[in-house]
Amino acid sequence: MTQASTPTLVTVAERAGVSRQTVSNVLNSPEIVRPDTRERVLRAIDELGYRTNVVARQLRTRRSFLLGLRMPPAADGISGQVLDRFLHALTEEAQGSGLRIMLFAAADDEAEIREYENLRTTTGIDGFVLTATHSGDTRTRWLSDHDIPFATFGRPWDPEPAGRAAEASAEGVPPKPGHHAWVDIDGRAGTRAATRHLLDAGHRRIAFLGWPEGSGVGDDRHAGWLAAYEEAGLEHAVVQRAEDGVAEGTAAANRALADPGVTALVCVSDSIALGALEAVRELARSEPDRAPVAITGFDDTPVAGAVGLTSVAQPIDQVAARIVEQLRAQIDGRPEDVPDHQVLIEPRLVVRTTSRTEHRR
Amino acid sequence: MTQASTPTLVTVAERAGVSRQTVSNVLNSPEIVRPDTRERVLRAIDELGYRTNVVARQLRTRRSFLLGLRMPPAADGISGQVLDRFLHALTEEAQGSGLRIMLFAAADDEAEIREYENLRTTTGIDGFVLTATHSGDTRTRWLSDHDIPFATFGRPWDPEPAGRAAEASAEGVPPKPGHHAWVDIDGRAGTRAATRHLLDAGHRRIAFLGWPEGSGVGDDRHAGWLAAYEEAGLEHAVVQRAEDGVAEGTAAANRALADPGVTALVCVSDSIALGALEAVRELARSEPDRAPVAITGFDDTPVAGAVGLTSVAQPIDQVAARIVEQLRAQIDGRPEDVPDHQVLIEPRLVVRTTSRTEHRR
DNA sequence: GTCCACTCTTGGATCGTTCAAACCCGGCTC
DNA sequence: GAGCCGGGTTTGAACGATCCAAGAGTGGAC
Repeated sequence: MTQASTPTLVTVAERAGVSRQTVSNVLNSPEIVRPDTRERVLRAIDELGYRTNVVARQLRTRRSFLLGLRMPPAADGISGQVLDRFLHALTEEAQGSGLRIMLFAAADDEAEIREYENLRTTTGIDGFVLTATHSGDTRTRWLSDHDIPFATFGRPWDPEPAGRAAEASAEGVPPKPGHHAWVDIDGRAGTRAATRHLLDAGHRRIAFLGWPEGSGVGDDRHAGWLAAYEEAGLEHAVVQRAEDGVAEGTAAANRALADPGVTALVCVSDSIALGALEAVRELARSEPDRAPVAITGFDDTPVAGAVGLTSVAQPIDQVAARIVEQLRAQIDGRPEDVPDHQVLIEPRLVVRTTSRTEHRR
Repeated sequence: MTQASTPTLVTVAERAGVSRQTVSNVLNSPEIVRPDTRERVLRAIDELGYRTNVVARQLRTRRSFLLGLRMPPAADGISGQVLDRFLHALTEEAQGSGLRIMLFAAADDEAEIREYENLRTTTGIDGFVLTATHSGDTRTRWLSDHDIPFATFGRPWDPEPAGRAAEASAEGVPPKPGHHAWVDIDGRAGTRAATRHLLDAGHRRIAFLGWPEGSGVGDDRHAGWLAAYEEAGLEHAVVQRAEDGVAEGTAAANRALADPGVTALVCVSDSIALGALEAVRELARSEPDRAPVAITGFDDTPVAGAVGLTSVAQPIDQVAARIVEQLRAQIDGRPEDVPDHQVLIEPRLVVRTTSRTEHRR
């Protein structure tokens, strides 16, 4: 009668002539097992094709090595392409660190918080990855308060949780670090590089096409444009705002280009930039005499590469790697081993044809 | 002393003055418990905030209600946007049926199969969702052979696994249904509707801009264009092929439009269509006399809506719903309850401005 | 009043792993 | 040689649920 069922610790133990615990030790703390015994056990494991049952382990240790991630609403924050790449990178990085990603859905932040609780108590999920942080985000606070490991893609956009520390110490609770673990891309540095690139090419009136004020990400990117102007010691020019979208981008660009002095457009996203590209082409047709208009986008989506759009590339792989690193450390209970809890990653300007319109000085 | 730890069945049982099994029955087969007892137990559950520990349950029952999904390589098969929406819909549908999605990464099909085995024996995953099926796909065969529940988004593109049934019956193995569970979108019907729509508008020479031959999805969409022509009793016109991409689309469109009789372009994807749109605008500029050229795309990505591109919308939600339905049935061991193991869903033509160029008859 | 049938409840065993403490045994000290 | 030490290994219990078979309770029929 062959061993039909999958082998367990006991099966392996019998085969190697030791006890279950010794087998367990070989797997979890091999250094405390005498080398020859270890060898014998390893051979038995190999012969039987034993694989540890993580469910049983989880029941005992209360560690799942599972990370929860809410599928963010498609239209929200990070755009489709970016999310896709992030999910990819995150899955790979997590897997490399012995973690797994579990998805869940939630209608809003409140539902998401309920789901945290739910997943935590029923499935024993170890931690969460949050995306699309925004100002007034209640999720981070809740997770901190419940001592649940988490890290966010996106920095906290609130001014400062000032009342927090005071309140905690007043109650005698050990003062937690007011800031949670997060990784973000330095949008400011991105648009600053893009703007500087255009200034270097001789452009002087560079318009910024942004999202409506109030979104942290958008305001941050706007700030980079401002900063480049300040550093150059110049007066900054036009700002036009619109919701994200190609058509919206065209409209915003047209408004900006109504100012005849504008020779370049720094856009808050590739969608806006694509729309702007359209407007610029139309303009070149209707006003052939006007100086060529340069454009930069943001996100470096595949479509940007296709149409030759200069754009700011987000190193998503790095973001995912750092997030996993931070979560892994929190789960292992050694958060002090990770030097930075807050990481700003500098994006990279990818220069293509749409910004190559050299401009007379 | 307050009850600090999370409540278990025993905690609830004590509170309700019954045994653990009764509590379990209330949860799993409430109909066999006397109403007043049930009421009392439910109250206790509620008061204590008891939540069943799925890990413990899983250890006993060997059911995880977990579905594995490989994060498909970004460039592959279904394009980014579609994948994104699919993941979304799948997560929601699964959650609605008491299932969860767990992601994993794999470099190629072989690695994916290894991961099936791995996830199955260690994590006890119940089934898998496969995307990007292709001809010569070894994954489905492996899963069938190992009796692991799965369903694919995408039909099997192989001619016919003819040798399969014969081989199986020769070995005395009970003949499995040769076909596995799959759900796909009827691309043929989609391009057929698009082409018919253009024929109805008076267009006669409608070019098809497709992918290189050999991809199941691409050939299927090509077939729809052919079918519409045949049904109309007309000679079909030009075909141009290119890899997916905006720039590639522009190039292909230019080649097609070299034929002066062509007045419309049916494109295999929105990317190609966007490129074609570019080519058509350029043409309108350089040859103002030429009749306006109509365009249709495929996938109905957000960008299509933005630029007014007529496109074929894939009802991804339905795909996800059917896949979950099939997997749920397989996991519950009642596959016969699902009427169709193979589902082709008809897409919907979304008419926008790019195909509204009425054409003289 | 006794017995039976039926319904609901109960305690024990089990899934596969890890924790905690006990055990064994050779080497060393006094 | 008794006692102690300590590395290496074993044993018993626990994690929290479900399965199984047997126990208790109720009501009706004779």
